[in-house]
Amino acid sequence: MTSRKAILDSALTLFCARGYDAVGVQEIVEAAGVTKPSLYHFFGSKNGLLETLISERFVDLSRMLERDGEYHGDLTLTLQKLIRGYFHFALENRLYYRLQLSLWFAPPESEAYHAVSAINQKQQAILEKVFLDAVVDHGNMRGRHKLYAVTFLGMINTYIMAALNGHVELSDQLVYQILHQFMYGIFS
Amino acid sequence: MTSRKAILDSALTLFCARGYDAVGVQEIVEAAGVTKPSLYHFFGSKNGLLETLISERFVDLSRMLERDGEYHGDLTLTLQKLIRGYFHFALENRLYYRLQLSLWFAPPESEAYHAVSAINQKQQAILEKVFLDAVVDHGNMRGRHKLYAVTFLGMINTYIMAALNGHVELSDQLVYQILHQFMYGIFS
DNA sequence: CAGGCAGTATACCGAGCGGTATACTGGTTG
DNA sequence: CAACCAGTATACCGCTCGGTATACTGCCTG
Repeated sequence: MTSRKAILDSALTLFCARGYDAVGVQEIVEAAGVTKPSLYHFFGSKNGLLETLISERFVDLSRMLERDGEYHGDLTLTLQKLIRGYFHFALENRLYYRLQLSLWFAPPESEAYHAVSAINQKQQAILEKVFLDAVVDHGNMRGRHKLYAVTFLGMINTYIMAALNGHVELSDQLVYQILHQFMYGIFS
Repeated sequence: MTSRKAILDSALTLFCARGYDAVGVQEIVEAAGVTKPSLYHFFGSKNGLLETLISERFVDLSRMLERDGEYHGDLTLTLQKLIRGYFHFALENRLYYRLQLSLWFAPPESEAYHAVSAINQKQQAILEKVFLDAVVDHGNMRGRHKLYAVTFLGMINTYIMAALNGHVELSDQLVYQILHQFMYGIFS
């Protein structure tokens, strides 16, 4: 394993367990079996490390969103694919998704916030586009695409966190439950 | 205003904006117009300050939960009261609720987590009891009270965060929407 | 073989951290 | 008035923080 990857892995584990601010650079490099200059060689700063960590892992999620988030006239189908995509990604990247969730509502002036705001905005933008595109077939949704995007992601994240904490399993049945629950919220 | 309250207010504002770990004790006391020994006189430690801050404001929310969370055979009514109670509390304590949300999924070994885990467990326990009590009238809910409690709170928090960010208004209409959306998720 | 460069280690830096020892104040109680 | 105590200020502590200057290694390229 390269030093670079060892640093990223250690950082993910430690940030996930104790939070970005509470973990020191020294601790990260020790866990990775390297020394500080290596970290600064690859990432420039502690914050650069966090940003790299977040954005590098996000590309897979982003790819899924681009692929499953295309609207072709069947909103139910698109949302179903998205829920399934999120579930799959969260299970394949448990630690990373935990970190992302712990930073979901990060304080707006924290360093950590700057690292996640970019990916949050990208998720939000893709989801908004889905609901915006769907307006042509569902006129009653007009003007609420932002709210829909926020609450759709909120609902998914709620269930994913419940799953990561062992309260529920991310099954196919749960996909449909969330889907219908959300759709009911829209059309009621 | 007493020094004690000035410290609590400054800490709330600063923790909310930049996070617990990123804010120094010196900064808090300067913003409050006092000096460090006063802070340590009242709260013992930085962590004690956070715990006091969290638990002292939580009593109002807790009182609401005890009052509105009693189940008397009408689950819809109880949940409706709870949603309304949460909305009201969040609007009356915007900064505090923001802080609580930023710590919602705090890393499990962080100091901040220890400060919020107690109140999270209390909320969870009260909500679980509601769904557990309701089982006698809704047999199909049996065995899922933990999941219901987690997702009910998750849904409420999602909408509250959307409201705090200006995406939606916490109106009566939204209370009913969440209520029906959640109930639909249960009975579908 | 010479030059350069990516990567790494040792040792160090100033700054800020959480926390405290000490002494002073002013009001309350005997 | 004496004793006390909650509250506050000054000045300080050891430690860890994020970050770096310097020098060394070994590989790739000329």
